[in-house]
Amino acid sequence: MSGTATAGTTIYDVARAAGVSIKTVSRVINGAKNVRPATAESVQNAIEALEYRPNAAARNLKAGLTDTIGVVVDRLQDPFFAEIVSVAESRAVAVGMDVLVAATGTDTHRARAQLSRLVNRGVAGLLITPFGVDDPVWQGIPRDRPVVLMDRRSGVEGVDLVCVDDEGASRTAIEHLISYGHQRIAFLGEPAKYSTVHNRLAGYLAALDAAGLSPDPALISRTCANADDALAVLTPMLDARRAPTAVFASTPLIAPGVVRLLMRSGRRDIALVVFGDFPMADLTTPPTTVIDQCPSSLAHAAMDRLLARVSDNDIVASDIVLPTRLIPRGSGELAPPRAARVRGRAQPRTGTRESSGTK
Amino acid sequence: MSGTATAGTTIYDVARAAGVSIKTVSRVINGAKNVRPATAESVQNAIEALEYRPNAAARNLKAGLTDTIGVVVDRLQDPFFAEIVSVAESRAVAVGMDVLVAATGTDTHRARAQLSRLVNRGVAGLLITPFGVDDPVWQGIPRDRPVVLMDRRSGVEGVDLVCVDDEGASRTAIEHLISYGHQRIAFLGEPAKYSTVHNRLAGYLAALDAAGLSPDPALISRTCANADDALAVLTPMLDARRAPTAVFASTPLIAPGVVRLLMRSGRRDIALVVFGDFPMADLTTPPTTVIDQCPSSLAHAAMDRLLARVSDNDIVASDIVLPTRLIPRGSGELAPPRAARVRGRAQPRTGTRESSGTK
DNA sequence: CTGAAAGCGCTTACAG
DNA sequence: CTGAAAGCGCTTACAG
Repeated sequence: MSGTATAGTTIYDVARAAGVSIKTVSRVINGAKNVRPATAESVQNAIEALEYRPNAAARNLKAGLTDTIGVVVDRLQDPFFAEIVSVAESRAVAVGMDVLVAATGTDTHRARAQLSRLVNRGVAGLLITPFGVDDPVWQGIPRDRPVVLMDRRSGVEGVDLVCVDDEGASRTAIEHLISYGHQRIAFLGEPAKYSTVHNRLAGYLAALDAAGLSPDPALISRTCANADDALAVLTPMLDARRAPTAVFASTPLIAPGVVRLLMRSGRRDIALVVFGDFPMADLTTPPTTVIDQCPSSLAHAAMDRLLARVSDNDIVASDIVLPTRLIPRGSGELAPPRAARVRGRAQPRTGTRESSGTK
Repeated sequence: MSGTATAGTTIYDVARAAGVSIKTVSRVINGAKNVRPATAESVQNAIEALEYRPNAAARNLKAGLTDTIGVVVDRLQDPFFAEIVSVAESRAVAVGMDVLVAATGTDTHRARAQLSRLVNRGVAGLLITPFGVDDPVWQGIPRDRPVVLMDRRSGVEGVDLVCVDDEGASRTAIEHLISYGHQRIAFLGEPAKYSTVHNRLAGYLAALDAAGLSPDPALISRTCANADDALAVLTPMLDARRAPTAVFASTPLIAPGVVRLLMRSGRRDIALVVFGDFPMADLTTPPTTVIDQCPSSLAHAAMDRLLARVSDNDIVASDIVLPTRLIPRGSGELAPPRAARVRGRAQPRTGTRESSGTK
């Protein structure tokens, strides 16, 4: 009647218009091979003339699954997750599927409820960014349909995981700082809730160790859940006698806190590398050096896998590890003041990569 | 069996377990009044014992609608829209509904396809941020179910609209700049595709007019669709003989381009006000003054309306206009250099609000 | 307050 | 290559 897609048209209307049975219409809709071309064409014409769109619910009722995938993330406002949802949506729409979003707020109960709601809705597949190390909720991940986990390890076995090499990338970042002469590097991370932070700390320690530097517990914080926490933790750290000359923010969530502190206190001499690119990172003073984990690539890889499984779920589960890249923008390439270098406990090895940039 | 929500349990299983008919179970699920408390309780127990979750598809098939709302936005990565989707999700989940997301990319064809897909999926309501002035696609907005439009006017009548006073807020921003002595203020906006930009320009012109200043076409650009465009447009503008002393970026999308240019060129003397807050706006040098349009409040107001309509769609459609606020952070409070002030064609009126801040 | 019947719009075996 | 029947799991009138 209006421009709205015709609502009341059913498969019966099409069958009548085309002079065939509803089964034949069904075959045409589903692209069955065994339909006479002429028949298929007249059915197709009827479908278009009547603007027929198969009822998703009825379809679902028989199949048990909808042409819908569920995407479960921490927070939809977080640029990292927003990018993932965006890619999931465009990829899904491209193959005629819809995306149902669910935010957990990293709350176990909410995650459980969201998961069961999505399953109940008959999603054909799930893209999940789990939180928590061995959080029991992920043991409840449905096994009867395609699932792809992203970004973080959850302790669940036998399910695809698409992620980056957190340890290796962090190690690279720290080696980068060391190559510029830094020996006192602060590590700021979130609470132990995430495997990623654990691995990033491991990379940090490995880089120090490889350079013959011993870690200073006073420079390591794993209590920064957000920007404010980072600001609170870093403030006394910078005022301490053995202050860091560089900061490694192991997640972009806390980056604003660090940048804010450095800007406000006028400490433009503190080097900074952030794990994860963030909007406006190039507009800070100096521009912020980051490890780009390429959320878009992660999401595409995850959707490749998920859509492949929607077609055929008999694939062996595997871990897909994607590369990251260090983007030097300035803040991570600041050399420490001479005094700090002299005070250092050990000399960093020479010849580290990126060392050509060392003063 | 596992932690997964029980999949195969139907209303029949519950009815058998509780020793009642499926109709009674249905009544309990739907909270019908006329069920004997004792019966209701035993049914409830059976539901819990069996972890029964009604099949959404079957329910939908009868009702014609699912407990799902569709959210249609330009881009899911845009912080403004991400916030809207996030609020929609949390509000929906709170009342047991799900959210289906759809990005249009401000493409008419895609928008049409998305709309019809959502309708076909049986969404119980739609939250839409339309684009384009009088784009025909919005005439196709379904009228048979609740719809709430957000942020931009689409030329569609008889549908709720939740937005801010773009003209008034822009006028305030320009008056703010004028109160600091600015007379040459650049206006950067997107192409005519959006009612919001049109209204923001109107506010800009109104403020100039009220101050007895005549607009300079050379300072007005409506071709900035993104940050790069803004950079390209503003660069020659700043080099021109009659360069602006202040810039009004009428959308946060182009803000990074402006900030980037001002930072790179070292023009920290150019005042800047952006319509719409953006991440890290407080970390630029100087911190960026913005008009906060409070996307979260907008989304909540829209969801209030949409959920009210899902309960009862017999409400008269209306426009809901929410307040904005100017957040002075520094960049908008820079006074123009004396030379520029002297060159000005007219003196701004004195006594404008905020004028106490004028040097 | 409770139940037996019909049917929502499809698809899945089963026949022809 | 095509069709008549059954049924997916619910809810909506209609009886009692």
